Amino acid sequence: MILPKSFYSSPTIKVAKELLGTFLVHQTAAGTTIGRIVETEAYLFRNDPACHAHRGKTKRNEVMFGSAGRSYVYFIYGMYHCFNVVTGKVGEGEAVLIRALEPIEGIDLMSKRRKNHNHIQLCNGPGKLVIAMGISREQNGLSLCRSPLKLFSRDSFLKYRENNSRRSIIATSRVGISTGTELPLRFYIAGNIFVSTYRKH
DNA sequence: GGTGGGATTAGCT
DNA sequence: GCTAATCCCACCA
Repeated sequence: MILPKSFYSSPTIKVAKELLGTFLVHQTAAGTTIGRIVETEAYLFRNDPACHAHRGKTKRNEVMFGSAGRSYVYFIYGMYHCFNVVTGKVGEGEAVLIRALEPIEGIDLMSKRRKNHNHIQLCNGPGKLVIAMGISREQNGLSLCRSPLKLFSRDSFLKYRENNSRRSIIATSRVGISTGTELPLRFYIAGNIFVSTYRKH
């Protein structure tokens, strides 16, 4: 089933954890791609200097201050985009950054969009998954309940259910930020090889 | 195996 | 002017 708007209105940290294992689906003219979310980061309104909303509402971050369940896409480093889900209460400016997906369907299309990249590296980073899924600033502000870009619950695609259905969640510090580095707001599925910083032990 | 730098631009100070 | 919720490749060991 499609995740309802109420799913996103919960406290942001809770949503960041509950998004793990859900399915991101994007239907485009070129075809449909699906990825399972395996890594997220929470960005909070209060006491979080790394959050875009920390210094108040601007043209760029205004959708973060809107209703939960919408897409927040922004441009970064002059060449990439990052995809977020708006969460929490209206007016508080919180969101969850989607950092990695396990490719599920439309692998050929993902590979074509990403150019010469192997299966493991298709969606194992926030900039990478945006390219693989065909997401751009055109999706900024859209409802994830009603647009061609949607999120489905964990049990929506039974044929892809995980072998170990009860994997644990690891919480660590977030990636690529210079402030708020001490906060344990990055979450990923333990042992999943599609996580952005996965290393063989 | 690991590290360092370049690409490229919107938004903020 | 400088930095940024990134990625990739060249180079060294």
